[in-house]
Amino acid sequence: MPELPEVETVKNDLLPLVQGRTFTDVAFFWPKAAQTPNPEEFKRRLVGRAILDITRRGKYIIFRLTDGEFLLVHLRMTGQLLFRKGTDTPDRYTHTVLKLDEGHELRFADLRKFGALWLVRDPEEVVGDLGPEPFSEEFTPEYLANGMARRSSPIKAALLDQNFIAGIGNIYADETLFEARIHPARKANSLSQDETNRLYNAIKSVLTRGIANRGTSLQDYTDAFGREGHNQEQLRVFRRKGLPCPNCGTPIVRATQGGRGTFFCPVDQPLEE
DNA sequence: ACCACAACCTGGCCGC
DNA sequence: TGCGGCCAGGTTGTGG
Repeated sequence: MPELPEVETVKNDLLPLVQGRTFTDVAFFWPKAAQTPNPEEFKRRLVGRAILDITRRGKYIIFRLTDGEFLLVHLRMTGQLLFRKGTDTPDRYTHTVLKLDEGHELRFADLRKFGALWLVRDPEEVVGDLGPEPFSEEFTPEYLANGMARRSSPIKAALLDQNFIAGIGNIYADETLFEARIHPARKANSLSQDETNRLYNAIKSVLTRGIANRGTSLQDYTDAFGREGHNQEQLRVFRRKGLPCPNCGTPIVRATQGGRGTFFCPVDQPLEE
């Protein structure tokens, strides 16, 4: 699923529901989902701990627990973190159940089983290398310009590099580049000052819109209640091959870049440098 | 330091 | 209906 806006939505939904609640049990039906430690130790250290706070870092959800423990969750491609009552009907593809007090539970459902959980005493072990949050003070036009100037890779690869900027994935990369009118294959270090400024503004506005629309549901993404977001109705180019560009009407093109499907308008996002 | 690409998984869709 | 091939919001490791 989930890029920054989707993870932010799940985090915001969960916070008031689980803050103060205590974990009473854990069950891993797909043991590999426990990235660290192993399922046995995971259970021993998690049960009895209460949730103090939830934050988001990049595409990770971070639960701050009592006794100095932190639970981290990454949904990867198809993960869902659902807040349910134990008596609610089962959710397909649930491979981890985190039981909470008063019969509540967090269900981690994940068709492709790429998602993972960590239980650590220092979240930096997991998220320490991530680049700045797009909405942090650290993320300035200067930071973006300097980082781009040092990269010869395609601009889209730079946007997807989590150690450069945290939280942008394939959907929002394509949407950002369309909004900034920049071809995804342009070399990062070839951008003009004006293009870098457009890119900076586009990153923020595209992500802001994604959050306001509660995320993009194309296949598997849902919020913590199993509900879909609305941002898929607002997409300009992503998965819109052959459909008219909302700006000029030219059919949207699909290319492959870095093994990822990449959508853009060949007229509004020219490659000439 | 930079690609490209495979691997990790499962299911949906399209064409033959 | 069946089967093969391609596609999929991510990340990591390998090899050139």
